[in-house]
Amino acid sequence: MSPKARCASSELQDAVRLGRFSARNAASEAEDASGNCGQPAGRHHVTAVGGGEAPRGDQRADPRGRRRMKANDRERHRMHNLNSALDALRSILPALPEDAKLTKIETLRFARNYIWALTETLRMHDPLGHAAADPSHLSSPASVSSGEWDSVSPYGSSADCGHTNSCNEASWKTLRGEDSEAFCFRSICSGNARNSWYL
DNA sequence: TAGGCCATCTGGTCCT
DNA sequence: AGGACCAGATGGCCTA
Repeated sequence: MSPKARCASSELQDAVRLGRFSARNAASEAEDASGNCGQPAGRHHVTAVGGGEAPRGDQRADPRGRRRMKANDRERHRMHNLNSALDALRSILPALPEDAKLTKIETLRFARNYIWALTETLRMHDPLGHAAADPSHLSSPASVSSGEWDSVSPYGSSADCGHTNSCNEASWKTLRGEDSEAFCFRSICSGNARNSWYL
């Protein structure tokens, strides 16, 4: 069996065609399962080259072509490592619906918000009232200079969740990012079961 | 069909 | 010199 056939199994290809199981999941899992499959194959091993025109460095004979191929291989491996790290990050983020996979940007935003929420949780539960962590080096959303952050702040404002005991169903807030459609998590002050392992 | 997301290739730059 | 990192380009797949 050719490497190509091994990498893009018919099962996975079928799965790709079945709605929810997206191509990106199938593709990444296929590669996860089989390493990088060796070949300078294009995405999903459908085409020879992922990026459009014929690979200019792919003149296997000449030294330049060989260098280019080696560089491509390293770059592929580097990106796979990066994706593995993102997967590891996804795996420790809470309460994703099993069939949902955060995109890369969503994962990063979610992680940032989640860290912030945990920091807030620690701060709120500090019986002595001083910050569990030095606020000078822990960025609350408000202290992040990026304008982008304002749009993705997990709580509309810190007072929203705050310490007002007003948290209820309405205090579900998005940690996912700038949109609120898909994933919300229970506010840290609402005290449900999930909440327990935030602490 | 358009837009989003992704993997890959590629050349440039920086570092060791 | 060679490797790591980066950003742009490209095309495939999926969803609305």
